Amino acid sequence: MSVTQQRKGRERAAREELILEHGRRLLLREGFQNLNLDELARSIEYSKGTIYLHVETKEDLALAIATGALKERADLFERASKFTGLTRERMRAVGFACCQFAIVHRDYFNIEMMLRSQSFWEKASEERRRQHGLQAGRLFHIVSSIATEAIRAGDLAPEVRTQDVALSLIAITMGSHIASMQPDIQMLCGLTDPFAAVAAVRRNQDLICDGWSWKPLLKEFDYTATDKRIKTEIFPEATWYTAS
Amino acid sequence: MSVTQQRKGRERAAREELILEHGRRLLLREGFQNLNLDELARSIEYSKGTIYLHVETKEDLALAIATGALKERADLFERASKFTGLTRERMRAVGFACCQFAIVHRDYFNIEMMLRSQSFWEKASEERRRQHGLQAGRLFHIVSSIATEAIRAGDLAPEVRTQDVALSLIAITMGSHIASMQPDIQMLCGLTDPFAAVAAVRRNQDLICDGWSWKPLLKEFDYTATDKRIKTEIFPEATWYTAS
DNA sequence: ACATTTATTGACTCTAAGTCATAATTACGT
DNA sequence: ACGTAATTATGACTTAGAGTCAATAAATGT
Repeated sequence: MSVTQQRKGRERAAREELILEHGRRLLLREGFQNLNLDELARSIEYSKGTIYLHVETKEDLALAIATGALKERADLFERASKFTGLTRERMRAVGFACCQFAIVHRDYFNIEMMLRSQSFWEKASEERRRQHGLQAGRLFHIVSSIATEAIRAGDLAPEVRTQDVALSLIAITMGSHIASMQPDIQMLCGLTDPFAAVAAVRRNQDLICDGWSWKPLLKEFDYTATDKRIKTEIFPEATWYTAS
Repeated sequence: MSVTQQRKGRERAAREELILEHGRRLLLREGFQNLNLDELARSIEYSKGTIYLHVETKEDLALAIATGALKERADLFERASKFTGLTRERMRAVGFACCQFAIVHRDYFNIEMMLRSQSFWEKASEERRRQHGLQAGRLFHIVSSIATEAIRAGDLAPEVRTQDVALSLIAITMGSHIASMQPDIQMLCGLTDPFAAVAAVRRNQDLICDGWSWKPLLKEFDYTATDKRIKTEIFPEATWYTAS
């Protein structure tokens, strides 16, 4: 490949980054439905045609942005999974990371929700779908490999299937976030602020772990010190974090 | 009110029913994005203008359809909650009802997902939002009142807050359904058919109940007989049900 | 300097939601 | 039965915005 081609490749990548960056801002502000590609074109100071040199459809663009967010989350999970301690403490650190992500990037959940409609995926490109699957797989792997170690350490029963553990934890986290975002349910449960919602998510994660008899159970161990360590060791930069 | 006005009211209601019925069919087949009101108008043999005499926006129409589905579900929950037995058996019957609904109305979950985007609700009418909240409240109430009875019966610890129990169960059910519908996760977890997915949902519900120490725990009691009774007593018409 | 290839553009097409002036129908008093 | 007023139904029209592509501009190579 010539020097010229290399430079062009860099320029292309830089512009794709520009599109995704501005796209993310607009997508978060307006939601998928109200995201306007004419406005995005104006924002990046290129024409709409140029955007379509980088994405096949509006859905394709949105999926690329969502995958970026997912990658950021998976990176945070990876950091959290390196926490030193009992297996359940490490799992707790990952759960913590998930909630941190939800607090810092509050609006990203609207983006996640957009991915749940079938027609969305049909209109995104094969390659972008693959990229998303890759990041989702990373996330799944982090959770299930902690479960594997838990079995090895004797903290989880050996007959437990790690993919079932991962599924249950992913489900409770996703479900809790979605449920505690619905105004109806917020009212019925008395979830007055985002921190109450996050507390509910973490409580539900504990329920699932206790359900699997993941040792030590919540009532057998004081996780207060763990939580403090997680905060200082995994999220030292977290001046934005206020509630327990 | 005159006799004429009464008749007109009936006619209006009948046509609204017609619109919702055909709308549901199209919405299930095409998804929200691809639901075309010109096509719907053709299908009901009225003009598009007439549709707009009944709904404010396309979102409003879709919400009305979704609320209809939610009501059907709440009705099924109500029936299940009348199951006679221990409190956890009754809760199990409700969980069962939820999974039955998911199997029979497999596509309804796509409709549910459509409700998770913020911009959707903004475009639906106040009244339709209220109606949906009403049905959601019914559902929540059924679950939390079984929890209340469980506390009274000593099956749940008295310090447990029933709304937290309801939230956790709603979250795990919703989350499990969503997670087990995502192709990536299906592959990672080896969920090959819809029955495997439903089995995962029910297993996760058990985990949450065990997490709350809802007596009798899964390992302390044989729920096989309960499941058989639920099938025959609550779903006698269920010839469509094949897996355990 | 010129030819050729590559990149960029924005006016245009097309689809579909939502509107509203007009037409058709119905209600009702005489 | 008739005429008039009120109600109801219509579909051509407006508008918004995604996606296209022929024309234009810029870059590259000789």
